[in-house]
Amino acid sequence: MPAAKTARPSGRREALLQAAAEVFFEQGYAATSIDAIIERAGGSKRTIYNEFGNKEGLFLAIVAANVEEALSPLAIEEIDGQDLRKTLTAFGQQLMTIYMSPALIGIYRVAVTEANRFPKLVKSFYEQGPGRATARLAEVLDGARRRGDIRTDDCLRIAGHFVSMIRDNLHLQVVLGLRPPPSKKEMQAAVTSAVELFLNGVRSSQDK
Amino acid sequence: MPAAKTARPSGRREALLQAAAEVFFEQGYAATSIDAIIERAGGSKRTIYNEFGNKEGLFLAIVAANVEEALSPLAIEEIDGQDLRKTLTAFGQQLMTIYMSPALIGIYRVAVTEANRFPKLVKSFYEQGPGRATARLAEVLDGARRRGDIRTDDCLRIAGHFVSMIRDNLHLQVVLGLRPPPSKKEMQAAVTSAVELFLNGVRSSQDK
DNA sequence: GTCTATATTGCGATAGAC
DNA sequence: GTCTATCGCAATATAGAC
Repeated sequence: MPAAKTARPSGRREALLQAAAEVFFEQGYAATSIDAIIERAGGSKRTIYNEFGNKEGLFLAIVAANVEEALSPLAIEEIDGQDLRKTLTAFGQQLMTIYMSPALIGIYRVAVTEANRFPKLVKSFYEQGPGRATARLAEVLDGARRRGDIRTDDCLRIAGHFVSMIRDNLHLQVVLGLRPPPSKKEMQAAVTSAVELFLNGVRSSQDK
Repeated sequence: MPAAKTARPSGRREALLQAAAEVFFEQGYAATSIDAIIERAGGSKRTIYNEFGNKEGLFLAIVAANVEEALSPLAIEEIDGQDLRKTLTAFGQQLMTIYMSPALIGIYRVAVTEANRFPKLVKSFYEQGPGRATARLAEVLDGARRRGDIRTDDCLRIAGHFVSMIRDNLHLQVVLGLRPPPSKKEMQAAVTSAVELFLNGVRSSQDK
């Protein structure tokens, strides 16, 4: 078996997952019909029921795939507290990129929409995503605090402030379909601004 | 014919709006059935069609009512830039309270869910809510900047940072049904922390 | 193709205001 | 009594899961 499973949706399953994700993310679970998915993917409804059992099975499959796709770039283990500005900038850029990715936007939308129908799914999304990112950043900040680089009495709380600044109104606007995802330049500008505000806000010393 | 529309003996319309809001906010538009609303409100389906025309009319009515209810406390005209910490704290507390209110949480959820189905509704919600709040705060900050209280080259951007910090992971968790709305104490603590971080982050002078 | 769910309507009955 | 809003229920029609 070749190691690279890439570019081309060689199988029917991948094509179905792709089409299903588009429709589910756009319309929500209840409003999505199997027919609509077949219209995009082509083929026969039978295939869906053979592959995924039923509508819910298909939905869970596309959610799992997209959570994985959206969150895998979250390489928060590698974060290192050497230079705090660089660390925060890199981390912020990474977070921002994830927040604006189509997969994350889609996941976010169905998570909000289906919070009551699939509570476990939503919990796991939050914990693997925003929750984990915030907790990890809090660890990094605690290291900086112990080193005397910053002053704070609640690292988890200010980590939440940072993550929230990165999410920004930008994320809300994209989720609401009011604007397209920002360019790299726009994202960099937003991250830089948030990092500077944050650093000045929590830094012990005065040197800019 | 009576001059006024006194014909509201049992407050039927309000009861229907109330029940409809609960179900729509919990299940989303597509998954909500008229029957489910009637189960909560009692009475006859016919009344709904007489009052609101159809399902969409009912939905638009409950959205309008709840946007009004959720956003009316947004008294951003009164914001005054005398003491920036006090101003930000009061504004932040107000924003936080709104963000956590059941009406706003419900509106937020359907806005995300139905962004494609009702784009105008979503646009108007954003502009009247987060957009307006951010823009108004930017004005206040610009006043502070001209007075020399803060230093920044983009008031609108940092206003966005502040509003986002207030929204916080708390809002996300409540929207996702992962936790109940925070207590007044919790909200105050979050607001205070955000205000301090923000003030230190943008203040020109050094005095704490 | 089968079968269930559900939006929408038709219509007669009822209760309270005048 | 009339008028009007609401109710209760049956019927229709269509969509959509399977």
